[in-house]
This record gives sequence, C-alpha cells and structure tokens, in this order.
Amino acid sequence: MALRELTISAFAAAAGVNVETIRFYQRRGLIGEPARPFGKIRRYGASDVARVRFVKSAQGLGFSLDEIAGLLRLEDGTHCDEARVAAEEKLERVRVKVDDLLRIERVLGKLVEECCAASGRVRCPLISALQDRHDDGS
Amino acid sequence: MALRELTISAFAAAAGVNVETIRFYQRRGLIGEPARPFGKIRRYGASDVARVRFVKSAQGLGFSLDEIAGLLRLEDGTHCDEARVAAEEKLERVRVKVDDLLRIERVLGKLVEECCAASGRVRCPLISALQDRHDDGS
DNA sequence: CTTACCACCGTACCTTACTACGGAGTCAAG
DNA sequence: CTTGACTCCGTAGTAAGGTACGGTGGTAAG
Repeated sequence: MALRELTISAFAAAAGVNVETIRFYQRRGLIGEPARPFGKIRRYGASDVARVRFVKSAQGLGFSLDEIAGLLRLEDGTHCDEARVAAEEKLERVRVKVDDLLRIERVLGKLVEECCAASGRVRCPLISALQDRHDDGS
Repeated sequence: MALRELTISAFAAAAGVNVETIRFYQRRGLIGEPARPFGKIRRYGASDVARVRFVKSAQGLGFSLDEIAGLLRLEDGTHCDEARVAAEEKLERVRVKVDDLLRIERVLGKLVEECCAASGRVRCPLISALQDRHDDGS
C-alpha cells in the first residue's frame, strides 16, 4: 500500500473501473494528471483510488460528473465565500435526496413486511410516499 | 383537479417534463397507455402526474429507468414472493445510498460551518467520508 | 367549412458517460 | 537487441435517456 506505485491498469483494477475510464476522468479534470517519475509512464497512489471510488459513489446517488467536479472543487479552500455558497446549494439538494430515499426505504420496508397482506392494492404506496414530500403545490 | 381531463401537453406541463418525454415513457412502459374517451386523443389524470414525478425523483436518486420500472412493478401485488425478494434487494441498495448521502450531508454541513477555518486542507473530507463507509477492504 | 392549433406517429438527432480501437512508444526479461 | 506486455494518445463507436422534426389527422372557434 505504498504511495504512487500503481500503473494505470493496477489503479483501474483497484478502483473497480476500466482503464479507459481513468483516462476519460483525467480529460474531464476529475482526477489530476499524476507525475511521471520514470520516463513517460504515470503512477498512481491510494488517494487516487479513493477519489475514483468517490466519483462512482456520487454517481450512484444521482450526481452528474459536472456536479461531482463541483463537489470536489469545494475542498480547495481557495475562494472561500464562493465555495460556501456552492456547498449550501449542494447541501440543500442532498437533504432533499436523503428525504426521498428515506421515504422509499420506509415504503419498501413495509412492502417486505406486510407483503400481500392487502391483496387488492389500488394505489402505489411508493408514488404516494414521494408525492406528499412537502405539500406545496408546484 | 378532476380525473382524466388533461391533454398530453397539459399533463407534461403539470409533471414538469417535455411532451416527448411522456411519449417516450409510454413506449418504455413506465406509464400505461391511457384510454381515449373522445376520438383518438389521450386524456390523463392526477395519478399519471404523480407517477411521472416519481420517475423523475427516483432518477435523481440514481435509479435507472429499468430499475424504476422494477420498483413500480412491485406494487402490483401479484406474484408476491418474487416481489418481496425484489423489494428486499432494492431496500438494501436504498440503505447504502441513504448512508452515503448522510455522510456527504454531514461533511457539507461542516464545510459550510467551519468554512475556511482551516485554510490549508490537504485531504478532501468528502472523499474520506465515503471512503470509510464499511471498512471492508475490497 | 375553413383555419389554426394541437395530438399522433415514426424517425432522426443530441448529450452524457463511457468503451473500444489502432498505431506508436516504453520497458523489463531473456 | 528482440520480443511481448503494457502504456500513450487521438478518434470513433455505443448505450441510456431523452429531444426535435415533419407529415398527417382531429377538433373547436369563428
């Protein structure tokens, strides 16, 4: 587990993605171009692996690559006010997501529990769950 | 707010999507072909609006249209055992997502609070948050 | 009954996020 | 110093999820 000893294929394997995905993320600026200690070949470390895994997790939560890049930029510490405003916005979106997921979780949990107890359901409980989130109209 | 009086464009507007998206969802089976009370023209009701909104919410949470179709099929009540197993699987995925989102929320909240308190951060707290989720290796 | 607007339908196109390909360079082992 | 596995890079292709377009047919107001 030492630093900066992974070749790109070992790196990709460790992060659970395709080699081409790594190169694609580099082009998109999601991971920085690493130093090339020996000749022209890139070497990667554990922190790079963590970064890619983060990207993949965030994607699974419905964030686009652009949004993820925004999240990652928040940590820079530079241009502080801007970052705070951005973070507040993201936070709001994240809270809505958490809310929605918890509703779905609750309904799925009930479905599993009571399964088939009521045979002739008319209305989907999942939909109802997300429907009365915050009971404002539009 | 009566039943089945929306034309497709009113429906799309109410659900916050494009008309073409509605037709696309019909082809995908995400919403059923509605009856056509007068001549050849489809009419939609409030429950259709709710269904489309659900699809959009679920998408924002990282579910694919296929997965969403699966979620919606759960409510049928028919073939009960199958549905219960599926629901359990979904539930597991949802719980992981909730976990991840809560971690991100916590970190973003801290970022907003302490913003800039520590000027020279080295390591991204977001990444760390998702990294030590469940501390199993692979 | 015409005229304008909308619905219907199929097909084509677009964006996002990869994934594959092909040719040239690198590097360690034999 | 060759061989073979691996890397680099640009470009092209793919899959998912829409979005746009263009022609035809309803339908409701004047």
